[in-house]
Amino acid sequence: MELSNNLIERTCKVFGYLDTLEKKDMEFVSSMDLAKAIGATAYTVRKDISLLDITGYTRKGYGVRALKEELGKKLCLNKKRKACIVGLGRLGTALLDYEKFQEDGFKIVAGFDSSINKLERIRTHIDVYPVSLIKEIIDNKKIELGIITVPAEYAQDVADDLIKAGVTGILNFSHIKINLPRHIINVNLDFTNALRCIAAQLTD
Amino acid sequence: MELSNNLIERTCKVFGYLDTLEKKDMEFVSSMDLAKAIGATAYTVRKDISLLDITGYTRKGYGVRALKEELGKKLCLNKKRKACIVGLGRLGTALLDYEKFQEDGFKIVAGFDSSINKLERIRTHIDVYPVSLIKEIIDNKKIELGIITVPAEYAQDVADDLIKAGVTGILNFSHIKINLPRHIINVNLDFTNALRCIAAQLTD
DNA sequence: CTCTGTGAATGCTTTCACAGCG
DNA sequence: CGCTGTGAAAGCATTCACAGAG
Repeated sequence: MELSNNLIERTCKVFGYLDTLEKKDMEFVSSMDLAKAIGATAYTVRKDISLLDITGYTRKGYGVRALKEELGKKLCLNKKRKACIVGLGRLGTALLDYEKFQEDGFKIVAGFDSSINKLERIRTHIDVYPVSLIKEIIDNKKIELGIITVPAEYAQDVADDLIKAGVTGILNFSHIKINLPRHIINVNLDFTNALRCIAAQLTD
Repeated sequence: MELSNNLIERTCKVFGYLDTLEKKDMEFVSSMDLAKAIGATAYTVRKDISLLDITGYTRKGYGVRALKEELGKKLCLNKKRKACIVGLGRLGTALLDYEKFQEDGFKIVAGFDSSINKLERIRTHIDVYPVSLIKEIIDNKKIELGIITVPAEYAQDVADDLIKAGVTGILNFSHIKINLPRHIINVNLDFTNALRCIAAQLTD
């Protein structure tokens, strides 16, 4: 089945929320509560779940643990994924130690930068390498995801290198759109554009 | 007129791309080029622009400078906006000095954190304050935008404080959805969810 | 002839209304 | 009853096809 981006984003959020409910030992949750937690309507949440062929929760709401399990299966979120970060400026190093990734099934297993100086100065428990070793390390460690935090002018080259090395998903923090082969999954997070979107909606 | 989120996001990206073209002294750009740069179709770009009542570029493409000017006017992106950052952990401090914000019409004019220790250790040219001063500083400096980079459990409280202080737009980096009055504009950037969205689309 | 501008058509998504289950 | 599950309806967004402008 072909799932829309919106549906994927919403259900991934639901998955994340279920995770926090699970940690609080909540047993059941209604479509209404889920909707509020992710900023959607209850209709949409139910429809999304139904489109993923997940059913059987009549009467008392969704079972937190069970729904999380099923969503995880459908969305392939149960598998732990290894990721690397290219570009160890302030943002890159901040992400290196971002604990939330680890908690949520993503493990940052390498950082890369072109500056040997930077590599030597960085204090982190994650292994860092010069970019020249990208292919080797990604191969060895079987890294599936690449996070790009280099300046925009290098983003395309880094993406090409990552793909050559075998990465299949890319999270791009630079503001330029990267050209990629069709089979590579790609999400862009552009801080400045996020601020622009806010500014564009301010009334004054 | 009521503009959809998608339209706003796309046209904001167009605006950003026009800015880079302008810096390269490009004079004209076609809807096709804009489309490629932002990952959309030429139809959509033309329709978006048309929906903003911007016309008059028949024949040789859009004039870079002129279109940027008009888009900026329609999207209120010509005005410089002041922003502050609450939560000066690694992400917050990385954003404090993120030059791209300044280039693009956003000026970070204050940082806040609850830890006096952290405030003393931070090396930046931007003024930093304890969170107890949020209202005072936001009032004084007439700050319109708040960027939230505190741990999720404090995000709602911080948002409430920002709104009480008069901020009208919020960029939230925590993974929880914040409850806000209707008139507050709000965008969420959740890194983990972005990775989830990628993982959910990987075939294996 | 090229590239925008835009009504009309298509195709998606979301919403609705209500059946069904326990 | 309460809350899910889901076909059908409504509402939007995107695509198309082509008119229009220089």
